[in-house]
Amino acid sequence: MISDTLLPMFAALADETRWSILAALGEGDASASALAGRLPVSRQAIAKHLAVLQEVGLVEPVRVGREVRFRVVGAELSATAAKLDAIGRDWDRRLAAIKEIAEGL
Amino acid sequence: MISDTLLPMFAALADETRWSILAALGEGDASASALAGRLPVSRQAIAKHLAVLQEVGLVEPVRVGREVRFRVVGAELSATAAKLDAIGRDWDRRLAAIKEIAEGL
DNA sequence: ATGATGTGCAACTCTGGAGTTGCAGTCGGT
DNA sequence: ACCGACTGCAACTCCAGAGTTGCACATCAT
Repeated sequence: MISDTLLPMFAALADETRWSILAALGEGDASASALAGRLPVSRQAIAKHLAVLQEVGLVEPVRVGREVRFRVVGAELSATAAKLDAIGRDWDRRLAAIKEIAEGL
Repeated sequence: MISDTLLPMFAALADETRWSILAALGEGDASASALAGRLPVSRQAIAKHLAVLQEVGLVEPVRVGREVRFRVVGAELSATAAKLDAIGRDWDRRLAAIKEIAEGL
């Protein structure tokens, strides 16, 4: 029964356009309109992506006057990484245990 | 420009049924038919999911007589975790650097 | 040899989500 | 006050993928 924060996180990360947005934001905060200038998609599409990213905590809105700039946040990504690593190690640990039994240790 | 192995990996992980399969396999190797007995989906659906999981290296087929059992593999998951953590730390490092400049250090 | 079980392939339906356009509202600058 | 730029909401199209059914093939046991 997988943590229910993981699934939306992976869904958010399973889109190339969103990675483009994250990459762009990685070089500096930007608004949806600014991003629409750099990427080959409409502003509204980007706004939707930003909403998805914000929902899972990968991005954070910062009001600057009348525009809304977004900033990437690494915390959730690192937290997700920790969970993934734990699961992966868990699987391999089971395999190692079985292997030891099979080898008569 | 995100690594092109990450996107398929996240796509694979962004499905609840596949996590159910992975969880089931986490308790022991099993064939598609065996999994179809435990999960509320057809064998063919499970076979497709297993193909996706195998494609990204999360699962490994093992022929046992006429049946094909699948085994979970943690290596790719841990490798993905490492990449995610690196990216997350990179983002936060940039933020920390900006903050230091803003504080005049 | 034959029936039963397990696998593989193909065609089909259907829903979610990515992207679009259009319009209304809001705020800053001159 | 007015104009331009930025945001937000809604309705629409379109396609990838999750799931199904049906059938053909392979393999083990009796």
